[in-house]
Amino acid sequence: MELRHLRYFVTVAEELHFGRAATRLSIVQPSLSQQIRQLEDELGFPLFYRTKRSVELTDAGKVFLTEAQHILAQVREAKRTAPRAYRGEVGRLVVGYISSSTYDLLPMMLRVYRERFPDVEVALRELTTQEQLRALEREYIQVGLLRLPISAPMVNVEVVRREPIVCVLPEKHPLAMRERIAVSLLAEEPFVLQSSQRGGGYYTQLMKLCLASGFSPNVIQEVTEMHTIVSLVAAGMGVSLVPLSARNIRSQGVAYRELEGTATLTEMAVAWPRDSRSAIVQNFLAVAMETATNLT
Amino acid sequence: MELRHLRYFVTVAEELHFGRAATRLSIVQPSLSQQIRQLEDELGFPLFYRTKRSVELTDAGKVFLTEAQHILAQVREAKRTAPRAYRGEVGRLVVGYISSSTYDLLPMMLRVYRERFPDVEVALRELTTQEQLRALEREYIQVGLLRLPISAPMVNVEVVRREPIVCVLPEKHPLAMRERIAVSLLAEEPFVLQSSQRGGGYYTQLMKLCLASGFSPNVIQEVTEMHTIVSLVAAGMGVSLVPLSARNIRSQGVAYRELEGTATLTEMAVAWPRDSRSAIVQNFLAVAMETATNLT
DNA sequence: GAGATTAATAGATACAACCTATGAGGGGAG
DNA sequence: CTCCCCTCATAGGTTGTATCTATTAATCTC
Repeated sequence: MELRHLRYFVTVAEELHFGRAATRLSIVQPSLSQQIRQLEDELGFPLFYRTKRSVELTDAGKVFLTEAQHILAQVREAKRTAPRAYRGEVGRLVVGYISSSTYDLLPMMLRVYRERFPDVEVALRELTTQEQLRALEREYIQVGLLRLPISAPMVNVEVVRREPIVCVLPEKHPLAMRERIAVSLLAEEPFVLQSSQRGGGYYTQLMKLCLASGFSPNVIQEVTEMHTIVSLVAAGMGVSLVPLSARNIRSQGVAYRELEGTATLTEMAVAWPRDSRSAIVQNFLAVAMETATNLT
Repeated sequence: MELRHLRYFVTVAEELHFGRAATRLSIVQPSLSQQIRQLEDELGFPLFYRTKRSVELTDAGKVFLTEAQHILAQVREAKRTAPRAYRGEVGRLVVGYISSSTYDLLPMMLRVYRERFPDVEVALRELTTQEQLRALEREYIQVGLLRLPISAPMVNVEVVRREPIVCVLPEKHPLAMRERIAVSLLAEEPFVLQSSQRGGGYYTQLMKLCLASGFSPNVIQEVTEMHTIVSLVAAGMGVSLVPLSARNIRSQGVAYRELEGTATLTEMAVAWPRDSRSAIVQNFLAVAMETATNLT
């Protein structure tokens, strides 16, 4: 059985006339008769009652007609949606993201993306930067929103936000009186930091920053979420170094202060597999870049 | 595009290997490559990323794969259900029936039929005998349960119940004391009958019965439903002549009495279009006959 | 670098879809 | 009743194309 048989059958069923149906199909009547006969032979029962002058659907023919129409409709549908999939307009996109992107970056990107590509099913996975790199490699996610620096040769990145690292400390803390804080002043302070196992390059970056000022931070608590850091700082447990955008976390009793000297920057980036030829990913990246430029 | 293309595509997508896929399809690899290429040309975009050593689905290919699998599944489904339709096991059956068949005949038939043919959608239409004849002709219904006699050359009938006509009268009525009643005794009684417009042969049959006893019934009320007749008789409005099975209508204050002399019989029958080649109808008729014989 | 593996290309072949010509049955007009 | 037209089926030839065989090109492995 081929689609040709179904197309022919449906046309004959609509016309109830082999001659007219053949004309509509741009073939001659005997060819049509032959093909219908072939279909009936394969199915094992007649689809039409034929007299020498008229054609009528059998009961089984009526049932098969609705089936055939369904199938042909689905073929048309497939032919229509497949090119849209090729253009990245339909399909599924799994996005990995770090929690600190949820304050503005991720929502902004998603809002535009979903508006522009409403037929792409977007799935979200909250993952650390390191986890995202593994996930990209294993194709658990197709694109990631993470914090640089990373080292992963099979992953391309594009920076979408560049921001200074600032000090967050309790409002009542003596150092909070200063407008800018030298890193070296934090040498004796208790630190609340993101877990070294989870964070990757960012954790290392902070370590280097402290070591450059001659000390290794006294980490008294490791946590997994940025807003937990801020909460603990608000509770007076210690101080921390966080990206400027953490200021979006409005918490009573904390102060954010710039660091003295040349600002140390931290970068958030979109990442995707280097060999990705996915139009869906390309479309998302385009939206991400656009969002990034609109931000600055 | 033909189903062949879809079958080939799905196989390649499953194997991700042209050679193995070709083997599974019992063709040679170049033929397969050519057909896939043809499909891609028609769709306007590649379904696979090919290197010289490996094959991988594109994003659009993945979308098209699920579509193709759907289509092929539906084809299999059609091939499976169509023969069942041919055997009358799936489809739709519209049954016409007179209200007096609802007491036992219709439910008994339907119970067996639905049990035996659960995938046939049964629709019911309550219609008078005359309406059923028109409906059969116009194919509004495929089979009817009606009361004989009828005159309709294009309709076949088979009797499913034969029962005597009895007199129904108020319990307190003087004639109710008799065990059997001569029709002639009813000459002066007020009659409650089914509407002459609605009833066909049955109405005529009653007229003949009365005329044979030398009178024309004094019809004081025409109604449409058998149980309304019984209710009105119970209320003392008059008497009537009804099929014996009307006794199933349990109503306070009425008595049923046989008629004197040779019992006049009334017949209920299944009716179907003479030229019906519908397996569904044939199956229903078989069940109806079976039910009929079990009744006697 | 040689051999094995895999997909594409080229050309030949065979099958089947399609064509033309014709037949058979049936209905309607005269 | 006869004739003609309409409709679908059959027969046989033609053409298109799916398939085959043979080969090439590229890549991986040993």
